[in-house]
Amino acid sequence: MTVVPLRSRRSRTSPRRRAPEIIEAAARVFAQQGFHGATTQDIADVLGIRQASLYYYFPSKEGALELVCLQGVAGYFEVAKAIASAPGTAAEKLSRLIKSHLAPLTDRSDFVRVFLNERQHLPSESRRRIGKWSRGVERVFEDVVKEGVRRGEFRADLDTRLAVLAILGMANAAANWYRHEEVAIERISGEFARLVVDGVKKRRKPRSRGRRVPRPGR
Amino acid sequence: MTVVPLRSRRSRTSPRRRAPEIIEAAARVFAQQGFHGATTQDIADVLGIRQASLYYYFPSKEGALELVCLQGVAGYFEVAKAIASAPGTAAEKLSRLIKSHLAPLTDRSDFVRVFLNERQHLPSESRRRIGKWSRGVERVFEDVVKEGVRRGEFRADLDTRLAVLAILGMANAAANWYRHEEVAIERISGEFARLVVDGVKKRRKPRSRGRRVPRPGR
DNA sequence: GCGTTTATCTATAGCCCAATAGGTAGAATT
DNA sequence: AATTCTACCTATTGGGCTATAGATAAACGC
Repeated sequence: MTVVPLRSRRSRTSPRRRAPEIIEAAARVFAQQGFHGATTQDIADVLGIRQASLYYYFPSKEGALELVCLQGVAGYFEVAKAIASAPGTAAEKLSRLIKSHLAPLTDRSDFVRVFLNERQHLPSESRRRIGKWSRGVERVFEDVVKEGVRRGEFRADLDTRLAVLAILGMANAAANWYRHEEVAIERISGEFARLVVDGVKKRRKPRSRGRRVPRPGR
Repeated sequence: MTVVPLRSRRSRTSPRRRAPEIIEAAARVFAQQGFHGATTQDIADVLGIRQASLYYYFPSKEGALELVCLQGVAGYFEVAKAIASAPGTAAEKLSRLIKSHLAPLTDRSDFVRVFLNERQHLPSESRRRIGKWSRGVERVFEDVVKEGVRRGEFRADLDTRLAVLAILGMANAAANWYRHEEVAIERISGEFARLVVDGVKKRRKPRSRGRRVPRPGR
């Protein structure tokens, strides 16, 4: 009796095939000009289509921003958690966290920059959702740092909260000056990780250069 | 013969007495909503005056942005240079640079945030001028770091450019999460300076705790 | 007291911009 | 071949925003 919609049965080629391309254009424009500084016309110009045609792909300018932001961080939280719960010293884990934090810059720097700089302009609901995500990431970092302190690997007088904010600030800033022509991301993240762990100061007599595993316990 | 304007002679009370207040309101609104996200109406609302009245104090919205940005960094470059050329170890200078970099957050955080986040939206001429200023500050930092390497105080394998970008990224990020209720700026900058110099890792047997002066020369 | 300056106001011009409505050519499906 | 769907298009509405023009009241200086 009731007419079953045959929609799901037909059209094996999904609609909106260019959607990724459209979102990427939005990411580029938002990254360059900021959300409010960019117009939908600007995005359309990049793609060579009319401004109104964009609304076939996203419901609103804010909706486009949300799509871009989500793609900017997709999958990262899982990776971070995996690193934190894998074996290794706290210093090793922290290095890996920093590296995986910077890795998306190689192929998605526009998305990352938009997430970092423009997420504040999301409508309040999705902003809160994404704020929760951010705090989750901070939490993973802080747990690793605390672990390092607990195991006597890191300084006992470390303010773990401030240390995490410093590390994330340092790493996130890279999104704003990194241009993929110059230095490789691996180089940057390696240097950053080293800096966080060892600082700039020369150690006195690094006796055994190879082993880094600390004495366990306090 | 020619009529000398008596303007300069009269009115010892200079005009535009509220200008500082107006610029501060602009700074607050720009900091919160971003330059393009803010309207001149928003600024007027903060002050309780009409939107058009603002144009008695600044020539355009972009002009207001420029005034805010300039106040965000006024005097800082001179302080930085003075620190760099004063006596002391590189580590001490670097610590002082970081502290003086964060100091303006106590009483001018809105101005600093606008400078950091919105200066890209300045008209191209003043943007270039201010970009030059920024590079000057980076230069001061890098010179100190290089000095530390040269004197054998810092690691020889340090990438000084990346180190400076890391330090500034870390410090500048603080502008975006610091709210003056919570922690004192001195606390934050102290912790940051320590982190940059020593890293998170525990040193092995810090023998003489008091003296920090390194052996001079390589 | 009288001209002048200061600090606002009202009103509006003139853009620009997001978003909607409705149309259409061509490809895909049946 | 007929129908449906995809991926655009044109045209337009309606609102918001910066900036200007001109008026005015109060304060100031002589």
